[in-house]
Amino acid sequence: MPVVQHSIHNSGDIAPALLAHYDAHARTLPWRTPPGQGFANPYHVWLSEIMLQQTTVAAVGTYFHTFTQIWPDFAALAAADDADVMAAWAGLGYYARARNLLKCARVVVVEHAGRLPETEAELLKLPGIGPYTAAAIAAIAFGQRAVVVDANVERVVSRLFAIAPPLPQSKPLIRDAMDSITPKGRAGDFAQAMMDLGAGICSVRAPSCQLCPLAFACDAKRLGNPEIYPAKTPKMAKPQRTGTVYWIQRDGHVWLVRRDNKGLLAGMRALPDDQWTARLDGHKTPPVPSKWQKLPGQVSHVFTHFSLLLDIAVTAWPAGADDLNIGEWWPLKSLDKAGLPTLFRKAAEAVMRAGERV
DNA sequence: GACCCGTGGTT
DNA sequence: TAACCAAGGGT
Repeated sequence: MPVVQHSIHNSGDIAPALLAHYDAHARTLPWRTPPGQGFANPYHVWLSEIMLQQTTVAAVGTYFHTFTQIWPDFAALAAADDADVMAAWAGLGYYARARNLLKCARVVVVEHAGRLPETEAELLKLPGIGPYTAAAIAAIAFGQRAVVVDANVERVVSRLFAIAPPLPQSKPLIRDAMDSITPKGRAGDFAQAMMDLGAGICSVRAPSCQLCPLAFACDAKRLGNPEIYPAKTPKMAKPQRTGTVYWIQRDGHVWLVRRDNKGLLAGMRALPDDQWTARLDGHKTPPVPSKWQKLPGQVSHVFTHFSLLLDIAVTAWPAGADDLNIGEWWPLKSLDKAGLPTLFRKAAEAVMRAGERV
């Protein structure tokens, strides 16, 4: 028995109505097979699901294309250089996903003969695959019945059943309700149909109930206030931090370092900094003594849990002088290939703009 | 369970 | 514009 009692209409009516709508209106996406044409390539399903974690379809598009061109299968990706993969991921965010992507590909090749396991429980053991992704891959790539719950499903289901408690408290209720409406057959299409519905019709602020194939069964619509679901517990305000990055230039090259493998922007190529963090401002001490010049203005950047105002200090390193400690001279002409996270790319652009005015 | 982890689009 | 949000996972 579902925990949530649905009123008036039978929960069994929901899946057929949604699947019929999906057959006619499914989005065409690079990693998706049209409804009724078999299952999609598991490598494509897995890669897209990792990229889509907390990331919009539009942002993923070009990255998915690039990755499948360079690394067309698990074997190719498992054999890739870590630095190449991290650089290819640069700009997409949540860089732990890229490290886990590589780990996962190598586990699949070494321990599973280059093929993904097909059960939710086995998938869940792999790096970077959590409850959502395990269920999504099992259903979409392998046709298994799995209860797939992402942010779209949370919104659609909380409205269908008018689930009042706020997230994340309501997660178990929502999962049980999703379980109660997930069909035995076509669980993958059903999951994707729910996500399409959430991404389009059942939108966050102004749901288009007139177009919704589930309006007949929706408690929130019946109550007249679908937009209030799901309620959420308020989030803490982001702290504002300040920090500095240091631009050391010599003979058409800039000095880049590699960040620690833990914490913010872990493992990514970067400009040297004054050790600002989410909790503390930078100490404004340059990495090496030199004649530093501060660029006018600041670069602003917003991370998940704090905002940063960044100063940029510039110096020219004498030709012929000793190299710096740990890092590499990177040619300015190919700076776009360095795989810099967006924050450092913004800083580099600010330096270039300042240089044009000189 | 709380906290950490990016980025770009939308309103 | 500031706030909210997205096919969440790891620790």
